[in-house]
Amino acid sequence: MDAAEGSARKRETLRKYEILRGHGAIERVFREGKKVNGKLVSVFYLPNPEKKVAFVASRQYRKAVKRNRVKRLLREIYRKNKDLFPDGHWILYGKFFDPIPDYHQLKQDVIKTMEVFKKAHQNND
RNA sequence: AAAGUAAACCAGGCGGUCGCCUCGUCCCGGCAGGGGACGGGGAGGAAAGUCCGAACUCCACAGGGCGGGGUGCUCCCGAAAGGGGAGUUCCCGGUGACGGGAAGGACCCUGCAACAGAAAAUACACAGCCAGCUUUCCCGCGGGGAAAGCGGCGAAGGUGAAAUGGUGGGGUAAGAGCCCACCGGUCCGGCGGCGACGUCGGGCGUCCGGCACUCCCACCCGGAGCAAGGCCAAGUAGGAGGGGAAUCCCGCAAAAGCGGGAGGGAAGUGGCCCGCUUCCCUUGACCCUCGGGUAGGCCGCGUCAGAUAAAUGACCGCCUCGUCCCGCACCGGCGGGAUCAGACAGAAUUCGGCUUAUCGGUUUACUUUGGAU
RNA sequence: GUCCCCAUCGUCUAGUGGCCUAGGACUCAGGAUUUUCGAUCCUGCAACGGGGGUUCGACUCCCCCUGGGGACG
Repeated sequence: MDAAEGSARKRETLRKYEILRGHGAIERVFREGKKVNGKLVSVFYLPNPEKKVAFVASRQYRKAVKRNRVKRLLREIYRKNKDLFPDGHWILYGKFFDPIPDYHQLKQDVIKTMEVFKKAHQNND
């Protein structure tokens, strides 16, 4: 099921330098990036030669534990499905949902959202 | 056994696959915040709220006075704390184990007491009771009765949160600690206790109420806070507006100027004053506000977490712990099935506390009720 | 992260221990006026964020929660 399964066993790592960081860089993706809404997540994309990603959880999760949970799930999904994402700056935004969705629900939604994104992207080109 | 009270402790475990942060050693390297191997470490009892206290950093030192704030029964522990432990007196809740609260003072000064009530702090007036004396009136005439005044009386006047102590008795014209007993209060002494205080005996009829962010007393507190503070890189502007003095004297010198003193001004000591420090007084010093730029890195963050959109995770399987259901026994219990770790919750300078949130479990001590012996 | 503020009818607010059964303005509802609407007048509905404590008595004072908002290098 996972995207990496078929290809030659590439290691599914996600190192510190693959994380998008800095207030300015993230603000720019939010402001200038393309946005696609899913049911549980929103995806922001800004073209860039390097490939970096940030994970954000809605502030409507009032407790830090719940925001961490959502971000960890998103990180895991990204790590196992890096091939879905072309180069550029990405933000995966976990929308508020009660109760917190589990891993499989979130993964389905991310994959679906990326399909929508790819279609729109091709049409725009 | 059931229900409960208090204290202490725990906060699932094992395995598999894929991953994250950090430290040490070694290896590869195009030298980069790189890659790899092995080994060590990697969330909590509350990490939370930010309610106290400290370490640490900056304000030159943290000095004096006024103001302001905090705390307030006793003893011990503690660096300190609105902290902890053990106790004292009183109040409230509970059948009980126990739990929750309150407690510095009244000499003076500052203030408060709505409504009700005669009166809310000051000694009476008001209302009222009364043997006696004076005057007036009435009469069945006995000095009987009534009214006013003089005088005696003090808490008995439906209030109120609170009224100069309460209950009972004696006493009197009427009454009242006026007298007596008990209780309360206060003073003295003995005994117990380090002490708050307790207890026993005796004296005193009981002298001037209560409350406090604001009165008084004792003790404590300089201010800010790791976005403190220090370093590096990058980068714009050398901007606009405002505050504020723009003095004397002495010495050296030909003069420019230099030095010293007085005075004044600005800023800091984040409440004010003094004191102290720095600077300025013919140069554009110092300070404030606005505008513009950068929103990056390192240290702080060593002593076994140390990030910066922020690591300690994700998925799967099994096991017990629980929870629910069914059947048999119905006192403990036994068997089967289902569900499947399920509470509160995630370090950001670090400690000591407090408070708040919390599925449950274990141990010890104790309480109430029921059963058996 | 650290340090601070605020919470009263649907909205904006007054209230600094008792006169509060919480006042005012706008809104809303009903009535009067008007041929009708508007304007005007009259009447009415409607609130102290939650829980404890101090006090004879808390919107007010003190704690603890809850929900908003602000400042910083």
